[in-house]
Amino acid sequence: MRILLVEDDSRIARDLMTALENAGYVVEHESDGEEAWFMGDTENYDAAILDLGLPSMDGLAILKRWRETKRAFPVLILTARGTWRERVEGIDAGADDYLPKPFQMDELLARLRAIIRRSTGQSSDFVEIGPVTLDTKQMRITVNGAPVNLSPQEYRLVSYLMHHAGRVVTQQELTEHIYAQDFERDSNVIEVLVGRSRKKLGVDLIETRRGFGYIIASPGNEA
Amino acid sequence: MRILLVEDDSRIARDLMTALENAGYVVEHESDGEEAWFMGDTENYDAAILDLGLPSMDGLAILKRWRETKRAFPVLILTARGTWRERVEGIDAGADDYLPKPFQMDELLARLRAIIRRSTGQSSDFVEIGPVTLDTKQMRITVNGAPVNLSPQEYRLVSYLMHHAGRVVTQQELTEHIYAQDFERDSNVIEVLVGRSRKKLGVDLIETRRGFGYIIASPGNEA
DNA sequence: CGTGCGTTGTCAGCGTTTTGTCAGGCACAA
DNA sequence: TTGTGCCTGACAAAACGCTGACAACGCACG
Repeated sequence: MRILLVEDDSRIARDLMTALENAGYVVEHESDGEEAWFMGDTENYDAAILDLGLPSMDGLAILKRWRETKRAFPVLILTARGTWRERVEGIDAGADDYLPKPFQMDELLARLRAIIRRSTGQSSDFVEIGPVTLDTKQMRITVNGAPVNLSPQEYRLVSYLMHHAGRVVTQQELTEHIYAQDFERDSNVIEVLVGRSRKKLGVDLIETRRGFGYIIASPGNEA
Repeated sequence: MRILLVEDDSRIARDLMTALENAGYVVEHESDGEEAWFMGDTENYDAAILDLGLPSMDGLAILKRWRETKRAFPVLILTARGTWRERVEGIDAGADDYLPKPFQMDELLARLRAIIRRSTGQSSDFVEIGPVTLDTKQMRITVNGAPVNLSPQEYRLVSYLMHHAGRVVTQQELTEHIYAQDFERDSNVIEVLVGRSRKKLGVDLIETRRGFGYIIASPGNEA
């Protein structure tokens, strides 16, 4: 899970990053508002933690602009000024939850889990691509109806690619989503994983885009 | 099965907890409304029993906020003021059933069973999977008609898995539903429990998905 | 008031699977 | 041809889940 943390107080930010990383998230930190907006607008996160009262751009403004451009990841708002007014404004601007400072780290983690669950909870149970079916309930992949015995990492990899079929996915992106803490960059785990998955699947599903990453053709777009 | 009990009258709460625990449920009790909402929002329960007329936050408000945030566990409303109006309001707010005080404990247990049954998609008090039958009323499991002598914890485990047949259930999820909130995470109790249950059942019912959890194949999905 | 039995969680040991690394080789593009 | 990126097989370490033994505990029964 990849989280965008927008917080200008460097002490709080450091503590939060530590706690979040310990909890298994991949965290990216931004202290500048304009920069934060750009990151949220262009990158893919599973959630954002947003401090109100930033320099250069107001937190609420960032949130509004994200929502205007249809960025849908859940946002948890954080602020020292825990007034009723702000709470309403935050929710109106499209926040998913609200946490006044000071807060307990456990509560933050719990609320973060809650908003992520809500946002991903209603995904469909199956993804079908050609003869390959991903059953998220059974956590199983079948080819022509026959179950394939993938290891956890292989399953995560194929699952991620299938969920993002029709789009090139970089090795870096895969690494970020498959591994919790940041992982040694110069390693060929992904290549190995792809190889093993391909062999087990026995079908041409994962295509290599030399120099860019991997792609699974989406059902409509043969590519 | 893990139940959230929201009740401020400590005498009633105590009696209820005793009865519920005797009936095999894991019960967590909250008397404060705000706190109760938070627990229901962040933890996973199989059902909640909710007293209306609490201090600090109205029971109906709690329920509404749960439903707004997509929390779907069944809720049984409990109130002394058994008016027609309140009943309607409760149902509108997303309650699954309604029980006026004073009530018979047996009736409460029956209604609780009913709403849990409905929520897990079962239509009777029995869950049958192959030769194994779960009788939720008698709290018994039979294999080919012969009763199996499971301990309380083993029963909870198998029962939970059977209620969620066809889905992979993680060890963490099992822990959360079989034990109350505060339980050491780093332990292999679940593995031990699974082992003991398997031995007593003597049938291949519980399948291990290494790295993910356990699954019982649902009647339709042969796997 | 003991006593014995069933239950429960912990633990250490074991076999198996998984996983990351590495080196060598291949393929593709310049 | 050359360089870069990707693939592959082998290997060792780590992770994972299963099991039997054991001690603590509660509880019913004598």
